[in-house]
Amino acid sequence: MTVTLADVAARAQVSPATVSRVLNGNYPVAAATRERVLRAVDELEYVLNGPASSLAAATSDLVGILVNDIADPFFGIMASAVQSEITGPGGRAGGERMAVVCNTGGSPERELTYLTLLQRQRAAAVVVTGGAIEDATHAAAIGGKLRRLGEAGSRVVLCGRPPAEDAPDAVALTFDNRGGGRRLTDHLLGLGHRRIGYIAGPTERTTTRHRLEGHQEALAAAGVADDPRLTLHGPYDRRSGYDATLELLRRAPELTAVVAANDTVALGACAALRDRGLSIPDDVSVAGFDDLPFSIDAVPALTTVRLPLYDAGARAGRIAMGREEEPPGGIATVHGELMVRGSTGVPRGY
Amino acid sequence: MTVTLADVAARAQVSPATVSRVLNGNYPVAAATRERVLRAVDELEYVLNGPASSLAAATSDLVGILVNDIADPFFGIMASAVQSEITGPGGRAGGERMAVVCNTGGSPERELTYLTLLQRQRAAAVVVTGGAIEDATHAAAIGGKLRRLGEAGSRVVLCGRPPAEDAPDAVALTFDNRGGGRRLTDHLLGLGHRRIGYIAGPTERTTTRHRLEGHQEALAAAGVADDPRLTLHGPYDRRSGYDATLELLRRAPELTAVVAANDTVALGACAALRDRGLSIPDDVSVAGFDDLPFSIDAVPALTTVRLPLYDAGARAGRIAMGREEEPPGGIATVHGELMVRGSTGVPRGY
DNA sequence: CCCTACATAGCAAGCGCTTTCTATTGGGGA
DNA sequence: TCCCCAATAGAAAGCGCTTGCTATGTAGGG
Repeated sequence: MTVTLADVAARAQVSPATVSRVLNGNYPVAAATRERVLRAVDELEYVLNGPASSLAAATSDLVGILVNDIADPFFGIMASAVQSEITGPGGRAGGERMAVVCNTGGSPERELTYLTLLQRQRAAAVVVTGGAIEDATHAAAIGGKLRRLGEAGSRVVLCGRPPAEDAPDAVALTFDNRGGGRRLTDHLLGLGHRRIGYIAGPTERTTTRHRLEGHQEALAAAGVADDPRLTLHGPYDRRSGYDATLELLRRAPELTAVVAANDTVALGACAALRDRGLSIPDDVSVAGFDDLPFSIDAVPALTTVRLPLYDAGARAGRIAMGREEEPPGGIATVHGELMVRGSTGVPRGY
Repeated sequence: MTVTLADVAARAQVSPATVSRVLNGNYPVAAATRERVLRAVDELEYVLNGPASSLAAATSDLVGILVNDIADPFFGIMASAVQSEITGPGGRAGGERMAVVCNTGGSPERELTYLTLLQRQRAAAVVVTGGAIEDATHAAAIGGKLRRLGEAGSRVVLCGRPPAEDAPDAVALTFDNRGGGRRLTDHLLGLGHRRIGYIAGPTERTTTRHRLEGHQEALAAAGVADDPRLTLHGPYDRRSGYDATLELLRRAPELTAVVAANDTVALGACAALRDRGLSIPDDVSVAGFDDLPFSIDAVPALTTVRLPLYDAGARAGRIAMGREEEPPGGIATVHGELMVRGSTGVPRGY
């Protein structure tokens, strides 16, 4: 039936042990013998049985990357960066680690399921990207799972998520969402805007809350009253930005700026404004967050906060592989950079 | 040390066999016994050993999804669709299959490596998305690998890639890139354009070639000479579109339209035209391909060919799971739809 | 009241690999 | 020349789980 190590051994006239050692390359094997084994492997088209290998060696090559939405470049970029650091020379049996991306859809249940699956597979490492749900029960469940993963020997790295209370040994690369939000709104205030709409992300998410808090912080610091009717919540998608903008316009026709939870939402906002015949930024300024690749191609180009997604992901990947030292205390903050572009300007008549 | 099945069995006062059967739920176990086992599992925080389980059962829950670039929504959308069909009830040991996304970066070597890794893991299915390299050696190597995967019991589905010669049993959902390219250029020709620049994707890729052939087909059908100086190749990214457009403008300042290999490239083209002070579509029309989400937000909105990426991915996923019948002959063609929007118009002075 | 049949549970043989420990070499140094 | 050591190969004991087959008990049917 399927070719096993034993078949290769028989063909090469050596013991299974020797074949294993040739394949894993961590034990001296005479050149001639190795040669013979390799030839047999080739001739028989032998492929190692992963499960058997992992079972016997009690380790695995798997590295899991959890993302909220794989179709969103925000996560795609980070995942791609993590993966680029994971894959490559090093690792057992063939010299390749396998980075696998798991799409949770933002659901804590799915997140938990995938973490369990990775635990089952005795994953070498797990990188969890993106904001977390703030619900206490879920947070505890996920934190506990992360802790157990760590205890079982998997390296756990959070990328773009605050540290998990229940998993103290997980490394966390946190995005400074609050600071970014603060700077963005400061910029708008500096231009003279006073009536600013805010389209937040879904409630109960750390990312949403922190960005919003930064916004509110800026308003407070400038002594501008925070009208709660100017803040709307919705998913991180274009439609949410579109609908929310129309609603904001209805609630406060006098507003001069709209800040969106992220660039995708901001694009929706721009579309709504255009459809209403309003000019950006002359009538209304718009700002986003993340600086995804397409943001610079919006017309006018989007003012936003650039998050070094690729770099952060790459760093998370290196830490997960033990190739970079953990930050002190296991926590590092990644800062965003305000990118002022054409979509924000001085309010009309200012 | 780590908790094993035997520990659970001891605690629940049953045999390991019974525990296994409770966990897999495919053998009658008395309700009271099941209860007791489940309690023990909980109390001991037992987690199944995946490798051991896969080894003993000679199957695995893993489904691999290969993508060229995970940071590109083109692939992200397909991957997300595949995954949504894969995950869910059904499957062994816990009722969840694990869909993992592997990022090949478009490199045939990495593609091969991942396929081998999936073969090692005895993956239940493999979905390969996106165009293939046309190099004969690589194509044969990958085709052979796919064939062997199929022979080893993995279901193989290609999504957005032409059938592999060497893997006749792989199901292929092919995109009608040629037809789409044809319709797109037909549209431009219909508007009156005669000097049309074409920014193609990387050479040696099926997607690139087919889209380009469609373009040339349209030109030929309309009796328009195909000036080779008006076709440029480059990667599927924004920068390529930007640079190529500047080059096209240099080579043929009189051109009235630019067709890009995909939407991302088209966005780059738009940026270059804007930077040159040219108006879209009055001075130059621009068209893309794929209809990625951001295309509608370009200003003016991008004329493009919509590919039903999500639907195709979902279908591939269902076929991979054996939940949908294979298309006759194992091959189905997925057609694109021409989306005429603001970025194309009648050439100036026509 | 005995026998058959069904419903449960256990036994034990692997699944294919890794790795510890042991055996066999072939040389150099004494 | 002999002994000891380094270098290399093999034997065999698992790794933790699944599953075919067997054993036990119980409930009817005759």
